[in-house]
Amino acid sequence: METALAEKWRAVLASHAATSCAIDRELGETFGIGVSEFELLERLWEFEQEEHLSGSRAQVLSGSVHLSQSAFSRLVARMEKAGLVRRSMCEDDRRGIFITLTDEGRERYRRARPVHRRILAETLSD
Amino acid sequence: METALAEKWRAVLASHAATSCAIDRELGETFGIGVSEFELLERLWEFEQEEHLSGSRAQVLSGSVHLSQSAFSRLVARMEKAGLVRRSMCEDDRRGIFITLTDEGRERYRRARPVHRRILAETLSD
DNA sequence: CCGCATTAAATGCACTTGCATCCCATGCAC
DNA sequence: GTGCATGGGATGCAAGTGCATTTAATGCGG
Repeated sequence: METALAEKWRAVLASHAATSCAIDRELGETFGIGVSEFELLERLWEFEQEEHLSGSRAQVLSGSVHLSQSAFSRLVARMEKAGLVRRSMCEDDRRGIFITLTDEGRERYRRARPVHRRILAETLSD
Repeated sequence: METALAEKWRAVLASHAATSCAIDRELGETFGIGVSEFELLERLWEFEQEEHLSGSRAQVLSGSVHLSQSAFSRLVARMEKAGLVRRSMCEDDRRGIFITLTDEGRERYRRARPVHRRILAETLSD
């Protein structure tokens, strides 16, 4: 049925619009971060927990935030300027960079997370 | 369960990114329209079928494409310049405008629709 | 009729995004 | 080593977006 897929797509559009808008608004004014920033903080935090790495390759993270390479590069630059992450060269391949959470970034994530989850509960359940 | 909602949100983010990216790319290079343009064409076409109106109030449509009021205003302006829709003043309230499909807009929708549905089938099923 | 809050849409502005390109490091062929 | 294709990120630029503001029409109380 072609209608079923179209319905599904509209539902995705609606959820995405409502939720990302709410996240941008609330996390924006309370913590100064948006959807992409929060997603990156979360990935970094998860990698930190799971793998105890000293950092994560930019390329790997890039795929997990659904952003173009250039947008991702700027996102990291913004967040570094905001003191949330740190960029460091990776020694084995000096073209690549490692990205690590700063204490401030970890703390910001810790505080933003419950708000984020509350918004999900409010806008994603229906 | 808080994890379930987070998972759902990630799924929405992923579907949205993959699908809207594919639509923008293909409909963009073949028909010169993006996700928002297609959605507006579709709404206008549907209203045309259902209600035989001479047009639709901007405000009503605005809600159905998940765009801010300003973005919507510019979307309509772009599409009017591209010859896909026409803006006309509405007589009973001269602040509002009616938006109607042009023949070209109807034709563009007719041709873009199967491509759009094919993309949905490819990226939204998994 | 007059002022004034309200509403519809347009516009100035800052910011984010994607595409194309550029820069630098790598590594493979010779 | 030299040359050259490849790959990782950064950057110039044009386009789209949201917020705040503006412009214009409405309508209500006096």
